[in-house]
Amino acid sequence: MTARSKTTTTRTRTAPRKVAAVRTKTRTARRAAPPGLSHDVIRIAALALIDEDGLADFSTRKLGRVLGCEAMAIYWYYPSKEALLDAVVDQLMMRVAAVVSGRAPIDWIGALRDVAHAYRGLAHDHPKAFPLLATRRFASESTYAFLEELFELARRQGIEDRITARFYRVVSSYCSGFALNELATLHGPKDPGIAALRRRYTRVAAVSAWLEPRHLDETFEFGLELQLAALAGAPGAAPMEQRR
Amino acid sequence: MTARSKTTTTRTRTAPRKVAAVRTKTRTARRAAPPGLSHDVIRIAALALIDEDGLADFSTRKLGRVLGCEAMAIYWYYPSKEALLDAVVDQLMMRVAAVVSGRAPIDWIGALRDVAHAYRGLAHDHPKAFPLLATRRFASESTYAFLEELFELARRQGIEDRITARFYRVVSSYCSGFALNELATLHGPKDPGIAALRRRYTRVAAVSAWLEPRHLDETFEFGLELQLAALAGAPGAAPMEQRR
DNA sequence: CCGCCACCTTTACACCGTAAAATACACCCG
DNA sequence: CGGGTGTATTTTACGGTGTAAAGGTGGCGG
Repeated sequence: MTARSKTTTTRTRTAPRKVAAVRTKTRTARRAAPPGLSHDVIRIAALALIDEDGLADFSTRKLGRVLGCEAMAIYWYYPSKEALLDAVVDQLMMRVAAVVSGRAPIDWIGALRDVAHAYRGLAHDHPKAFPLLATRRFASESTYAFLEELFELARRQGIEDRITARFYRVVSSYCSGFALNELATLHGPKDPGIAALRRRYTRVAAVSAWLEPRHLDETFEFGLELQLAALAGAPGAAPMEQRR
Repeated sequence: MTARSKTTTTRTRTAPRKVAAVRTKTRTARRAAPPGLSHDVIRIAALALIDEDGLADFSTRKLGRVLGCEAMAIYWYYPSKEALLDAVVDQLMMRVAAVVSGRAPIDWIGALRDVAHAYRGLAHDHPKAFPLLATRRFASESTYAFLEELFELARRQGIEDRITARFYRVVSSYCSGFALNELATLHGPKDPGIAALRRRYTRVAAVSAWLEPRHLDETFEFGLELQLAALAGAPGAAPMEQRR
């Protein structure tokens, strides 16, 4: 059960993965070089594979192939594919968590804004993997640690828990939904029949012109700032001074 | 290619599906009664099956079983499982579309509010199927017709296309994300380790208390009204009078 | 009566997640 | 040095999946 505990083996990642056919010249060179797996190596490769092939085509067997091992080897580290995907989610959230760690305990609104941007950034950098985030529950150690930090920041500013909860939920929902919409229109199937539809439904076409990629940023900012402004003006948030 | 056209067979749905072993007493009663499939019957059964078993366990073979036919029979009506799921999405959206059809051409804000509520209602009535909506692009005939009606309503009120697009995107993103969050926390896996996490991360626990199911409605309304209020006050929306 | 055609079944294939068992290797203890 | 122990990985196997391809079957218009 070493793998499931926190201990990582001393010699991790032997560099040139995937060769697997070479033989070590150490004594008793019977088998091909062992894959040298670990939690980290596996979930990073998993994310990379999802980024490349897409979620639907991701399989443990393919992952094993790029890892230079059999599919079942993965199961020694993760009990199931589901669990592995949870770990991938964690991996993604690390980037979001980084924006609040070590931040000065002022300006919770600014922190929330940065988190929102980082979250949407994930959708852009990992469009194929992002839907994982939207469906899964954040119930891991690291995401809890991240939230703890974020909420602690709010408390230090004197924001009531009720207000914190409310705005966190509203803002995170908005970001999640917006990014998902974005991905669906940008990376969805390039349906040629859509042009015909647009021709018959003129109002949809006219309004959709304002949802083109080049307006997405401004639309996102608009909605986000709308919510953050409400937070700034909410009773129970920030002592008294609030920029005008 | 009759099935792919608009014509539906005259005698649809013979009632007691799934028996399939009975024989008609009509002349030449060689084979068991034919399944009597149709686009409608299939996609309604598909939705019901997803509601019951969940998305991950939904398969064409199981669907065939409840339909009293072989899995491949479905492929005569829908070219792929993907296409069938798109049809299921359409089926779900019909309920949302219903709230704007035949509505008086005043009060676009009210219409948007009702659409938002109907959308969230879907998540509650079809929690297992709802994630389909969030990921897929709305590019079908019927959803376009729905949007056309919604946007036409806005135009009749003199709201600029830019404003319409902006608020539609913001509100729909919010609803989508909120509902997804809701489902993840409500119907997600009942992890027992979560209690331990909560004990160690006290701020998360305190704030999460305000995200309990009984506060969800009020939180949703808060965020929604926040956005609708901004719409009411936006330049380019509504002629001049706006309540107070 | 025949042949077409809508509808459905049969068969087949490649692939999937993963339980269970076998196997290989590093290491410690005698 | 020899064997046991435990960690890491492969092998084998099973039941399931989406769907291509081909084969039936029955009603209907000629």
